[in-house]
Amino acid sequence: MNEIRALIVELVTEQLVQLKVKADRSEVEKALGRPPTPDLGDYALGCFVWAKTLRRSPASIAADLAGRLSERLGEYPLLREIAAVGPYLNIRLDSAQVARLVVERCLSGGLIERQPGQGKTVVIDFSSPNVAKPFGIGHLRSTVIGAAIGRIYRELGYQVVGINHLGDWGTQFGKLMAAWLSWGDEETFREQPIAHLYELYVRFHREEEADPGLTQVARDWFKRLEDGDRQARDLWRRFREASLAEFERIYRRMGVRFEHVWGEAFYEDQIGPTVERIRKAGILEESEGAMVVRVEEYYPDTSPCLILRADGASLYTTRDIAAVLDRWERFHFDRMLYVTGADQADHFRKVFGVLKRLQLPFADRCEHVPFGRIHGISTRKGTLVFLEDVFDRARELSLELMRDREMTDPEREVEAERIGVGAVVFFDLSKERIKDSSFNWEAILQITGRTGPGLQYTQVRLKSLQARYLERFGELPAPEVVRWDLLREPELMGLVRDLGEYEQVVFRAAQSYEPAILSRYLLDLADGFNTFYSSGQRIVSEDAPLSAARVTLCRALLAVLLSGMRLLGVPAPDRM
RNA sequence: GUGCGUGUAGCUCAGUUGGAUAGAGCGUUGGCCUCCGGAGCCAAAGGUCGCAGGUUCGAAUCCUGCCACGCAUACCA
Repeated sequence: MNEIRALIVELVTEQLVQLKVKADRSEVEKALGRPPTPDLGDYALGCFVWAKTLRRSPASIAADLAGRLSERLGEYPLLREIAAVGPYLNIRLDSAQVARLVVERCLSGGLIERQPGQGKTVVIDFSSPNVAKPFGIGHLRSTVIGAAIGRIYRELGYQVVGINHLGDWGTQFGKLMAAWLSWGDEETFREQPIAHLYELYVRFHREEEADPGLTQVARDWFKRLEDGDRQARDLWRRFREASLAEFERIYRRMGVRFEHVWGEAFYEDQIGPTVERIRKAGILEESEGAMVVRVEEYYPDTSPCLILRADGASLYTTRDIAAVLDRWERFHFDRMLYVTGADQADHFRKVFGVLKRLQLPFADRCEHVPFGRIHGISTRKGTLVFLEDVFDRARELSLELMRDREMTDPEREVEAERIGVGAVVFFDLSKERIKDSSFNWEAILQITGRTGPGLQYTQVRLKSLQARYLERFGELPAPEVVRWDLLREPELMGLVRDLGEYEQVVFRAAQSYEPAILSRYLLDLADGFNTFYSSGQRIVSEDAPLSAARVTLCRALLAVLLSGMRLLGVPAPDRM
């Protein structure tokens, strides 16, 4: 589809030059859009920008261009009609030609041909749950968004290094140890390690409010941990291992993988050298007993970045700096992405500010990819929603709906799991990252409308149609022999046009780190198809050539849906 | 107070980066199963695009100022 755009831009620019306008391609490219309704054409060009220099009305320019271009229509089989409507130049493509071009490409596996990432590395820091806390719905966002961005970049040829920056260090461990020593129970821990630790964590925060002295106790314990105290280390190891086992189960369920699980503790021995490096650069200052680096030079209104606490202990900011230095040494990344909540924006300004003050050339390659909060859940208050519970309920719901389907029980289980996970994952990826939301069981479990299951259902239907075609005609038609001129319906032509934009959509999603762009595109494709499907016209009928054309288009659509769903991490059930 | 973010239908959200009559889903109301899977489709109702200015042929989109909400604002992560 890109080459079609390029062709139009080329032709129009040529004509504008003949009209004595200093027009360049990018100007035309910018003006070239789509008409509000498909009956006007496939592309539209508003002629406003040239009105001033030509001192003519946009409408007369459009008319002039339409006349000149129409004369040359015969040379370009892809173009069928060019007409002026008011100030707009509307262009209609030859749908059969376009269908051939687009569908054949989809079916030859060339969905994404450009590989801008060749030879480039992008490191993505995502998921990063805190050890000793349950994997909550809050961690869903970082995990799902980060994993999707990773798959998208990999698809574009990038070398992707996903790192799970586990929250396995810091004062929270001091809190946990203090709580464990006061109220911990071996037996409960053995049976339900995470649940027990979580309980302790919540209790500590409750008691801390009444007794602020506990805060210092927790700090002391963390200091002991950092100093290598034996008892502290042993506890830390136990807590960490128990958590990892649980996280692993959830990641497997979501099909999420990491190249590395390097938590904060991993960088522990690099904290000293990192602080030393900052000190040698001459940017470390003492302030109110703590050591800081000022970053206003790069980020006005941002308070100094705290490197060491007054008691000499490190902070997570320090560890993030140590981590990025380490990652640079290892990967020489072209981009380093941090997929974390928007509430950490200030934190990353400070980290990046320190990198800039260190004059590090890769400082500008680091980016925070923020996402909005989910309201109504709080780890500390104990109102957390467990991700596994959400998956389970979504699965049960699907199971219920499939009760009457003729399937074996194991098959039903497998598909219900795919649907449940898909529902939850897609829900999170269907809105812009930055938007806040409040947790709502009804919304996340919704299965009608523009939802994951809705998308999956369309995809199942396409698979089923393909089977239906095979039943009747024996084998799928070769795309080369399909008579594309038989596809006349506007819904199908719209579908063809949209299929041609898949690559561009993936690019846009990558560029803006916004999987939702892809999600919505897939839903639009599904909607377009469903409209035709329900119109009373059949895909598979007695008319062999017509059925062949339609079913081949369906195959192309299915290929795009499957590709997009895979990038998002939404499973594709075969039946539901 | 300052910084960042968000305000579009009752609710949840789109709006192709400034273009033609602002669109979906949920919910509500009314239709569509003698034919490919109804987790679907069609239709109706529902809008001062937070408010007020400004920029220009043209603004939900860009600029300024307000308002509301959220987050952040150094020894948590």
